[in-house]
Amino acid sequence: MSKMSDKPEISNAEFEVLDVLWDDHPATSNEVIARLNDKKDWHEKTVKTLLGRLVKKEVLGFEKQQRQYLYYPLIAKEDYTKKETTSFVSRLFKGKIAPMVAGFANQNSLSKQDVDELKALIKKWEENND
Amino acid sequence: MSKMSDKPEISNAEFEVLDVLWDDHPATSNEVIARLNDKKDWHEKTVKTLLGRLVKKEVLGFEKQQRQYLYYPLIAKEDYTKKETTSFVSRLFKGKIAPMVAGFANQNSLSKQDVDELKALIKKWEENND
DNA sequence: AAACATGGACTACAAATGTAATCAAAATAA
DNA sequence: TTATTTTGATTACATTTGTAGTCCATGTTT
Repeated sequence: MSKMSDKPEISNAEFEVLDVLWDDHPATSNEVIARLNDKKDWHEKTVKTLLGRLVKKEVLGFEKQQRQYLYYPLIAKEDYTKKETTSFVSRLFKGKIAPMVAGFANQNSLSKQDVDELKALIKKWEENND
Repeated sequence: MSKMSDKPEISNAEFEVLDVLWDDHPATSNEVIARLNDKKDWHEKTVKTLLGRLVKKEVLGFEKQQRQYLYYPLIAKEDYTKKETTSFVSRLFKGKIAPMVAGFANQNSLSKQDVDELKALIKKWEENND
C-alpha cells in the first residue's frame, strides 16, 4: 500500500515563491527573484533556497533550459486554496462558513460587488437545490 | 516610539491549547490536559510546555491558586479569528471574500442553514447600505 | 517527621523555517 | 585561453516548533 500524497507542508516564505509562479509560469529563478523584489526584500540566495525546497517537496517541477531551470507549479492554486480554506474554516469556525464571513465583514467592509458575488453564489446554490 | 503589540505568532500546537481555554476558563493545567486528551494524544509535559510558551508570548495569563496556576486567555477568540481570517483572505484570495466562499462551497457542501445564514448577513448589509 | 507525589521551571533535542554564504561546473568575456 | 561571472547544489546557522525529560520546591501520605 503506497503512502499516497501526504499533503506537502508549504511554509509562508515558500508560499510567496509558489504564488508568483502561479501568476505566471514557467519562469527562471531570476524571473521569480525579480517579481518577488516588488513585495519582498529577499536576497537572491534566499529565493533560490526556497525554490530548491519547493522542488524537493514536489510542489514545483522544472525543466532545464541550457544552464537555467524553468520552474512551474505541480499543484493547482485552486486545489491548494480549496484545501487550505476547508481546514482553516474547520479549525477556526467549526467548519461553518457563515460565521467566518460574518467576522470578515465585521473586520473589513464588504463592497457592493462582494455582496453581489455572494448573492450570485447563493442563487446558484438555490437553483441546484430546489 | 514603543513597539506596539507585534502579533504573537501562535503555532498549531499552541493553538489547540489556547482553543480549549477559549472554550472555558480559567482552568488548571490538568483541566487543560484532560480536555485535550479527547482530541490530541499529547504527553502531559507537552501540554505544560505549550502552556508555558503561550504565557511567555503573552497569549495566556494565569493566577496562582495555592500551588497550581489558573490559566486564561489574554486575547479574545473573536479578535484572533477576525485577524486570521483577514490575513488568510488577503493572502489566498487577494482580499476578496466571495471567491473564498465559492471555493469552500465547491469543496464542501453548503447546508440550507449555511445559506440562510449567509442570506441573513447580506440582508443586514443591505439594510445598512441602502 | 520522613518519604513520596505533584506542579511549574528549566533543559533537551530533532525537524522545519528563515535567511544566506560557499562551492563547483558551465557559460561568457577579455 | 584564461579570468570572470552565473547558476544550481551544498552547507551554514539561528530561531521556532513539536515533543518530552529532569530538577526543585512544595504539598500530601504514612
